Amino acid sequence: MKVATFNVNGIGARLPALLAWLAEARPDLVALQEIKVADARFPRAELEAQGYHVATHGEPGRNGVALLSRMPLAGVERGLPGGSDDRQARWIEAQVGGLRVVGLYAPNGNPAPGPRFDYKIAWMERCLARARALLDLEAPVILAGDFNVCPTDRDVARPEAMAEDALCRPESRAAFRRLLAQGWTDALRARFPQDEVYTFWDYQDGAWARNWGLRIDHLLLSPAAADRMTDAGVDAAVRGGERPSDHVPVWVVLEDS
DNA sequence: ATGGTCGGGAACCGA
Repeated sequence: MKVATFNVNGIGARLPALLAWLAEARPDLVALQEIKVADARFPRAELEAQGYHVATHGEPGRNGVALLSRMPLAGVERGLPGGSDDRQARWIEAQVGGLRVVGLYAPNGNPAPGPRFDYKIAWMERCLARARALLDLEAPVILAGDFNVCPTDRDVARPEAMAEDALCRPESRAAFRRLLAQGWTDALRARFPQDEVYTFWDYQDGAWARNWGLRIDHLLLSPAAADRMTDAGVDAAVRGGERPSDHVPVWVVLEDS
């Protein structure tokens, strides 16, 4: 099965581009981030018409995540545990056959330092706790989303310009490294150990034309899921399309168990 | 050059 993550940066503006990509890429399961609408405004019918089951966890105007799946979505859970007063819609989980999938949108954290950065780091701690519990299932699990972390300088076109950015700060990278140290496989980096691979190019400063990119959208596989990985990639051409998101889809293929 | 680009949703915040 083909599993993808795509930060659409507003489902309202992105529906045509999303539908075109779905028709071309034919993913079986997709985690969407930054849908930026309440559940009632999500274009559920248009996606169901393309053969997808839909589960949303929306928020008016910002954030918001969703899952699309050709197979039924069971056991849907909304919200990252451990934040009783956290109303930001950044986490959704579901069971798809034998696979547990998490769709996540980690906080950006800028400006750093400051309260937004503190929230980012605290959120990553909660993410680490939930990820540990999911790994302990010893089952196929995939964490799919916009982690808002560039893991290393190899994942940044202009590391010197980004050194103080929340996406590249040592604290952010340390949290991501601890996640990997739990036993998750970074699917895209495993497939392309040395290459320059980006998943985001800012709308400003002609970043796409200059290839000033970042790798911040990740697919993390539990050991049982990593054993089934046969391919992974980035659909970078989507960034050059009509009315593009500033992110592009990232995907992995898992062979059937 | 104290700018520049987007989306959501109706002024400005977040990215």
